[in-house]
Formats: sequence, structure tokens, C-alpha cells
Amino acid sequence: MNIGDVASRSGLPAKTIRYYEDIGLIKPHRSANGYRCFAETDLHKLAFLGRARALGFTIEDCRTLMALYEDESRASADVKQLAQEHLAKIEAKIADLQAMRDTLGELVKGCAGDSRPDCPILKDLSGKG
Amino acid sequence: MNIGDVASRSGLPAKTIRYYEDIGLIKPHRSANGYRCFAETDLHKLAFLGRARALGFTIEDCRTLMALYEDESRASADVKQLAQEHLAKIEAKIADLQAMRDTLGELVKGCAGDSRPDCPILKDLSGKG
DNA sequence: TATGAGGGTTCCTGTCAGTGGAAGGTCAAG
DNA sequence: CTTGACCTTCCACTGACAGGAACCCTCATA
Repeated sequence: MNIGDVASRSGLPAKTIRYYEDIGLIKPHRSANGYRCFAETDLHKLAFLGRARALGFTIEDCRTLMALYEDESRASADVKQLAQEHLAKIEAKIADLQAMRDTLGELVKGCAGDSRPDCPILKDLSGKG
Repeated sequence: MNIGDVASRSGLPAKTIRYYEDIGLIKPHRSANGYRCFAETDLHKLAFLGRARALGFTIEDCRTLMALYEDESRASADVKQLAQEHLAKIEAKIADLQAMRDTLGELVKGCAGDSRPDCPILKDLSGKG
């Protein structure tokens, strides 16, 4: 398979696939003309990466997850720990964003949104005043 | 005031303050020795920026908000619209993260986390199979 | 007077995970 | 033979700073 084929089959942009090769996540062979030549296992790895990234794992996490996946003698505890740590980060980020949403929501609600200059949003940003 | 003073009084790192000057958000004067020389208004602007950034507004949003703040003839509708658009982005991000959290939470829950290799997390990432 | 500590300055590089684009090689169809 | 779709590499850019090098300024102390 050429890169265009794996791109459409994996759902990842060709640029991203080249990047993943660049950083050593995949190692496709090369055809005589220099084109990347992907096997089914490469496609499978890319799909794995795509799903892991969609769950918000960092590239380094993905590297670790792939290594665990390929290690038949892994302990599921290692996978679980990585996932739990990631989960905790996600939850922290959600909490941060919810706090922003709550504050901002209140401010927006209190703003007339008309042609006059008085605005509780700016008032708050300027230090309540 | 020197940069260290405004840093501690605004809560922003000196590096960030220099960066904000670099991109034109603030324009402190200079003393004879070349040091930045901050007035109270600069401090006030930095505090404004700090609060806007804490609410997740982008730097460009902050630029716009500062301009609106300084424009006595602004319409609060413009502020409100900016804030509402930002709010919508925050809510979208929260929804994304919640979807991740839900999926990942399920997977983590189903993982034994012991010394054996069987792992629903890896199974899911590899395409359910 | 020398020295050291603790400010300040600029400039360059790195972060993260790609994206955009230029310049050029390769291949199948018309 | 040419067109157009594909592929290649390489370089620059993103946002919002952080880290660090190399150097300057000021003050207190030995």
C-alpha cells in the first residue's frame, strides 16, 4: 500500500503518517521508487495510534501503549496505570474548564449585550471595581 | 516599578510580561539604565490580561477585550458576543473531554490491573477484535 | 576597592502534535 | 508527449510561553 491508501483506510492524514514514521512510531518499508510501502501490520498500528490519540493519550503514551501491546508478557496493571493517570489528567482538565464555564456563564448572563458600554464582563476582568 | 515588582504584584511570571510586551499587549517605558519601567496602568492591564487568560481567552481575544475595555464608546454586545463564542468553545471542549473520560473510564473499569497480559484497554485500542 | 548576590537585558532554542507549502520525482491514462 | 494525481524531502509555522546562556546594573559587605 502507498501512503494515500493507508491514509484513507486509517483515517489519518498522510502528513501525520509521515510524522509518525519520523518519530519512530512506525517503520514502513520502501519500494524501489522510494515510496513508502505499508503492510497490513502498519495499517493496524496506525489505527491503534489513531484510537489512542482520539482518547487523548500523548504521543509518548502511545509509544508506551504500543510497546505494551506488542509485549506478550505485559502486565495489564501497567496499561491500567497509564490509563488511570491519563484519566486523572482528563478529569482535572474538565474541572478547570467547568470552572471557566461557570464563571464566564455568569458574566455572560449578566451582560445586557446592547449598544451601551456598561459590561459586567469587562468590569470583572478589570478587577471588579 | 521594575519587572520583578509587577511580576509579584500581578502574579504573572516576568517571562510572560516580557512576552506580552513583545507582542504589543503592553508598552512599558524604559528607565535610563534600560530597565522596563511600569506604571500603575501597566500593572492594571497585566492583571486584566491575567484574569482574561485564566478564563481561557486566547491572546488575540485578550487584545480585543483590552481594546473594548479602553473604548469608552464600546457596545456591551461586542463583549458579550466574544464571550459567548468563547463559552461555546469551552463547552465543546468539555463535551469532547467528557466523551474521552466516559470511554476511558469504562475501559479502566474493565481492566483487571494485575500481572496477566489480558487487557480490555489494549483490546479496544487494537480495534476491539 | 574588590567581590558576590540578586536584580535586569537580549537572543536562541524547545515545547506538542502536527499543518502548509515549495520544489521536484514517479506513474498511469489519454 | 503531456497532463494530472500521486509520491518524496525539507523548511517554516502554529500558541503561549519556559529554559537557559551571556552579559549589564546596583548595592552591600569584607
